[in-house]
Amino acid sequence: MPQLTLPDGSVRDITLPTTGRELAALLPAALAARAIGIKVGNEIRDLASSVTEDAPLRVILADDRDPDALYLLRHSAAHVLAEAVCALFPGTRLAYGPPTDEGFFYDLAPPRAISEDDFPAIEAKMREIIAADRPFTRCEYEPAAGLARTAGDKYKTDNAERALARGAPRLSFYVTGIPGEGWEDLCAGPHVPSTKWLSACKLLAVSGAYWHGDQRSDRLTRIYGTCFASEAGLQAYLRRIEEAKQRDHRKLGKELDLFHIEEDNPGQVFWHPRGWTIYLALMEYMRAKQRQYGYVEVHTPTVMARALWERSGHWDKYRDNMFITESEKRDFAIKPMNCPGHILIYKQGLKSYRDLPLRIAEFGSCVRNEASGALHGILRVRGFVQDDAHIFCREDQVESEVALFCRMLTEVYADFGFGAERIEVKLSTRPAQRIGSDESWDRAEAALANAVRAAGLSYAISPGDGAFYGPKLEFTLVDALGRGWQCGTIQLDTNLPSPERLDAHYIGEDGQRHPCVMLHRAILGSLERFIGILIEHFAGRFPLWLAPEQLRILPVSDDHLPYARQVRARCQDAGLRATVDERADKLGAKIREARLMRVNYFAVVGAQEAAAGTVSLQDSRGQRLGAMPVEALVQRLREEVTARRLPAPDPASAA
RNA sequence: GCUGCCUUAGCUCAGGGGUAGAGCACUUCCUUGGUAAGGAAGAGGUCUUGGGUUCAAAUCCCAAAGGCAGCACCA
Repeated sequence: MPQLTLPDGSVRDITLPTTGRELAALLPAALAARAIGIKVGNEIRDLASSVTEDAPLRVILADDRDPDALYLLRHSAAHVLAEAVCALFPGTRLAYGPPTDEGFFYDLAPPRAISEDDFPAIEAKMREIIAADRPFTRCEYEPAAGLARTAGDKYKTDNAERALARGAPRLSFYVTGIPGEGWEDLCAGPHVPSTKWLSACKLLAVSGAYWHGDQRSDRLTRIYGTCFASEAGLQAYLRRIEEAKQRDHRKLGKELDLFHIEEDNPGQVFWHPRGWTIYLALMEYMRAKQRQYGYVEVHTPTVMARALWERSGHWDKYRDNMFITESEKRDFAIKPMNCPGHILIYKQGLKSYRDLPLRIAEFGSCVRNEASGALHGILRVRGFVQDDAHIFCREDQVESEVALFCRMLTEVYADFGFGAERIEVKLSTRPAQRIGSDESWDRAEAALANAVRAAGLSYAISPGDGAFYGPKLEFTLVDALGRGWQCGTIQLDTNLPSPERLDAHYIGEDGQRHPCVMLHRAILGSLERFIGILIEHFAGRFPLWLAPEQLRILPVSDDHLPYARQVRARCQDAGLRATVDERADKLGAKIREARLMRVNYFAVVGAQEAAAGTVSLQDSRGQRLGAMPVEALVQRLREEVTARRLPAPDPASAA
């Protein structure tokens, strides 16, 4: 006998058959009025559908916190969008309109180009449809009859054929309004009961997309929008988008004078003094961490001969992404990865099992010929530096090495404020095309899974996503706005060290040669990208230990310049990055400038301070910290640097 | 790379077939000040680039480059 779980957690036995509406009627009236669908097992269905199977049941209420509710709302909103576009642009053909994580889109082929200027008209039409409170009605047809309804429309016919190929017994259409009269679209559903639920709805963007994602296929117009159960939910979402815009690392990078990218040299970063200060602090931090975890650091050539890339397999598989050059009729390539170089270092001298594991690290400067459309600020560039390392070990050392790596990684992430709750781990397992025995894949996958668990992290499995030569772990950070950024990775590789490839081996206890297992790993990923993420995560307000300008001393007038310089000298001697604002501006202007530049602390010095040997301290948010002797200031800041203290969470952050 | 949109002063942007505009920043001068912008004057532009239409193009058309969004890519 199936059971219905009520919103308060209580459970009721249900007699079959029943319908969604009957289930909703079992809820308190106030909740029943918000019912928009049901969940049968893992399947979301229309409120009007009937239930005949024994499965856990739940009524879906219009609620911004319920992903199933948002799914229903957004899927339905996509339909209303499509109807509005069809009404305003007769002749529009529809391809595909699914919900997404944050909203929905509809791919369609309008008779003329649609731009954001058309949004007000489309939204007005949508509001009209929504205000009309028209029911979504499901109509099912036998395959032949259903296909007849899509005849002449190649997109819908294709969708219908695909649905049948996936085993759908019948084709379903949804009518908004009265069947036979209302607007109709081929759709598997499910939908909300009526258009009235879709009032918190907004169009966001328009762009191009290809049919089936194929560049050679038809080009379609994709209109993006989102929908929430409540106006409050929609407004909160729009505020979050606005906040993300304010934190955009490209905007802050310019405003805070951290870096720039030359128009004539796309995809490579010119780091300015302030940005480079962050870069160096980050690199020195990682260098110390690596030393602590038993890594040795190396440096390999930027340009290497074609023969080496042929042996590593890159010339074959990765050439399109490599910058290639020549000298005296020989081909060379700028390195896109560091692994071959590290193997060459490993192979200098015969290695014993006693030498393993050997952890070789490099701040590896890589250049990849990324497609122009992929470039994005400093998050996706052509030239970047990886905190790369390769661990050479025996197979029986894999698990402990991965565990050690996970420990190091969680320690590093925590230092930037990403605790376990802000780390998502994905384990990519064996693909269909692979080398190696099933037993060795079993061992490798289990080793990675055990190591992640040992680090106190949970993980999701991504079946079949591993490389052909080994499984991998990918670590995604969730930032202050709840967005995910993939940074760390560790990948098991038995291919590159094999005798057929670069032949990295060791002499075992048995006196025989054995191929190494190699672990490719990175924690930050690329320094460029990681700094971009930090800029957005901290909204430009870096922790003191990373900040380009930790303290700015603001003399009240020129008379106090000598004292200000004296304070600066003391702070610099103590290793702090301190400056003096020497401009002939009034104090208010100096404070404004210091705050706009997110200088962590600024110290006002005037006659009182000079006489007392103190400063009046304030932080970048304008918090007054009072007068304190210069030595107390130095101590306070040094302590904060040493502890790598994080800034207080930004009140504007959503997540 | 593909599609669409965008490109005007160092920055943020307005304008628009017929002497190129604002705010901020910059330079100089005045002001020496106490917690988010003191005042005045000045300088600053091949309106991304190349073609075309026109008596006349920064403006309209075509192309290229770069940027933005999305797609594809990210072993």
